[in-house]
Amino acid sequence: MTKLPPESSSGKPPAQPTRRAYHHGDLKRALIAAATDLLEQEGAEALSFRAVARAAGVSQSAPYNHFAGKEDLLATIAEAGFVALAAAQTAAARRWPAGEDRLTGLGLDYIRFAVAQPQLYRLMFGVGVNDWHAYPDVSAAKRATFAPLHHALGEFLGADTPAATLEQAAVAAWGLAHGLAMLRIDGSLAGRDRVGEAGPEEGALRLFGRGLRAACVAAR
Amino acid sequence: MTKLPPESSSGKPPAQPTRRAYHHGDLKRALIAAATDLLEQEGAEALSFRAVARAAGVSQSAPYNHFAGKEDLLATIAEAGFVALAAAQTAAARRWPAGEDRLTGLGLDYIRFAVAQPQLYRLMFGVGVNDWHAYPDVSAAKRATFAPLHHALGEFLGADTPAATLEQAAVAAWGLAHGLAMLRIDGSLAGRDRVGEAGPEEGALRLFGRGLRAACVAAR
DNA sequence: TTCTGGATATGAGCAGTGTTAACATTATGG
DNA sequence: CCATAATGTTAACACTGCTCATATCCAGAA
Repeated sequence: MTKLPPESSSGKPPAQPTRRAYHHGDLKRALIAAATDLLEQEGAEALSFRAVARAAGVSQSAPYNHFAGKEDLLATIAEAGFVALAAAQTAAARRWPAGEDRLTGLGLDYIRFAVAQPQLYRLMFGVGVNDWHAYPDVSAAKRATFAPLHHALGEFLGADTPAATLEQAAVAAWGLAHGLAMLRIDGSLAGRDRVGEAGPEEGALRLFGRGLRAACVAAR
Repeated sequence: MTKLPPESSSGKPPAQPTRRAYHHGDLKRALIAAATDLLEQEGAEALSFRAVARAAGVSQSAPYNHFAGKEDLLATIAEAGFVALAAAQTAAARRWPAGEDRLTGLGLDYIRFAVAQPQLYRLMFGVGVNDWHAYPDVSAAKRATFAPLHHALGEFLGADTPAATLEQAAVAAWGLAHGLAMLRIDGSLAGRDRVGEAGPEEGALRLFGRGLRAACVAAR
């Protein structure tokens, strides 16, 4: 496995791309990429720090110059996952018309993200790292992920919805999407394999959305 | 750490409780107990098979006479966790009056179970074991856990609710409870520390329940 | 009773892991 | 130009999951 010439877009350019460099040039990025690949193949528990170094074509202790340890690497990947999920949610919110469709679309897209990269999603929600409090950046990225949902929900329920009610509704919606994704990932949902238009998820999401609005309207 | 005399209630009684036996007498049970204790202290990732043997006062390879490996032990503990959760749900259903209160109570009690033993709950839902399909007993125990919820939901929505709708509602309720529990466990919920009457969970659950019934009534 | 087979426990040992320390090489700024 | 920081390498430590040969105990058959 030959070393790839560094291709950093924002890092320092290497001196001699043709010569086999003692210094990798963009190791951190390469390690994250290798680890992300290995993660989806083997899962977070089986992912070995040494294997990541091996895959990046570097000695087993080189990664310690860029990460405090294995957990730090996993946390970095999880954070990137949340950033990607946030981008996907923002895009989904733009793709669907406001209202029930947007809410349902956000939920389905959320689940699709989890299904497309189940190991990453599992990592993002606890597997491999015991205490996320040690990584406040990850927690922040996690919270930012759900801004689109919160916004869409506010639109859906109407501007005159009390803030407390909106907050509860957002928590419920988030919890529902997350719960459905988890159940889908570990095979607890007996429905169709693909998260399609007719799967149990959409039914649950639509039911939830309609019911939520009805309850909010009734509460006024 | 001296060896405890075996206290099996259903296993074979030991010959001489006073003498230090070469054979433990009830090792499997002791290993499960030790592992369950260690699990809550260190988490599933940090739990070592050897440490479990050490805690049980036995050599490091003795556990292999009772479990195929570390995953097998973890799966056994997870299965016991689902059985305990199922019992708690059944008890909760009996404790609350039928209707919205019972539904909300089931959800809150579900979350309380997770909060009381977060590491066990994390283990039950994927941490430490990559592929639950290898342990069909665990999957069966998991499904059985949600029978009380399904039943209470059927009562709550009325007997004339279509089966498909009920199924979707159950999936949604399950997903919601699970999602809320996960969010609570990893500190994503900013509300009060204890899962009390005024936490965001109860609001979300009540909103969900009321909305669900409204949506089902409207669908008729 | 003695014998014998199966269940259970022990110890040594292997390959692999996360992590650290001492050392080598390269890049960079004064 | 050169000290120094950044980044890489090798070696080693303690630990892990797991396997194997061996030792011990229990229980039923001769």
